[in-house]
Amino acid sequence: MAATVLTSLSTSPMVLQPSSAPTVPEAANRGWKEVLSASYSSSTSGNWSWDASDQSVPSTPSPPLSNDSNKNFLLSSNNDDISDDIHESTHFMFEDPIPRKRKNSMKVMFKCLWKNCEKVLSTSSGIQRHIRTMHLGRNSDSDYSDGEEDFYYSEIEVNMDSLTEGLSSLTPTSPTTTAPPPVFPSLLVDVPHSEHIEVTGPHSHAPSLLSQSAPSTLCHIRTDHAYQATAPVTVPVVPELVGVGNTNGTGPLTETSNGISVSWQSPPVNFKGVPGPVNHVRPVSTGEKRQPAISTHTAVTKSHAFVTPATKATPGTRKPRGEAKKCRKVYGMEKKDMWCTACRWKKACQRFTD
DNA sequence: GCTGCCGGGGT
DNA sequence: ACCCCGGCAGC
Repeated sequence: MAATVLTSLSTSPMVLQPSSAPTVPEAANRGWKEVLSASYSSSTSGNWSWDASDQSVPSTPSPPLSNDSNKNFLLSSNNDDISDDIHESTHFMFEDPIPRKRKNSMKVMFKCLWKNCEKVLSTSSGIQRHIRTMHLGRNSDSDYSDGEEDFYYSEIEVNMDSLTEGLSSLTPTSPTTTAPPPVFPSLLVDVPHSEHIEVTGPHSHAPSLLSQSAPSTLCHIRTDHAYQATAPVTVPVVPELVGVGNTNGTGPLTETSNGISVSWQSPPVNFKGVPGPVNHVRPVSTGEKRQPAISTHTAVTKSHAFVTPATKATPGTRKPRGEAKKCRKVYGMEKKDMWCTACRWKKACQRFTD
């Protein structure tokens, strides 16, 4: 059984073998294979599982794999080194899938996901160079540090024999899949529900919360956004994503267009985010960068008609109370640390303005 | 009584 | 600037 699996693994995917494909000599492949075999034979099934808890830090797999090449894999910005980076990173990220050409006529292509760009190139370095030069307006040789460059492209698999439909070939057991072999079953399972990954779409919602930076099988979005790589998947981005134009009376749970229920009532400890009206100054979470061409917004803005207090102008000095529930009411005394600072200081609420 | 927040004080 | 709170007015 194990031998069968090993055999199928070692002969299957070429995974990410972008520009190096034509240049990697057979000897190198053989070396890979040996490494692979050794790795696989020495590993138990436990090594094959992908800890779901790591999804919160998608670009950094499990601790034992402490290697910067991991980072390079996702954030590599020096495309001249990408071959080495990927070579190295795939080595440990996928527990050494073989970067070897498949026997069948599957071919991995790289499709640019920028808006209105259908560019498809055969190498990742090529697509990165394309993105860099065409979309980012950079010279291909400019050196950017890790995590500062944006690449949005998908890795698509072209079957020369018969074009498989959609993601149907993503099943872990499918022998026709390229890229990460059933090493990450959970990832593969995740693929369908990260619907933002579209092979055919001109753009995708790549930096979605669900985006798993780890490569999926048929295609994966490769980005460098710090927030994507480090966002704890849930809260900090949520207020913005959800576009909570009105939190008054809507309750803590909001549903995105993806059908994802999110709660901005469970922010991190130091949460200073403001799920309040759009005119409020939104504190930018650390590392948050905006993706240029891909909109992550879901227009859930509800215009809230506050009654203008003009008709009710009190003769006194105080303006009449707003109708909006303030932090005190919304969160309650027990969650005082979730109040906006103004409320905490007994000032006019900044989050739920009138 | 609860709530929102002004005004003022402390650091 | 940040933080706290007494006290007042609206509800």
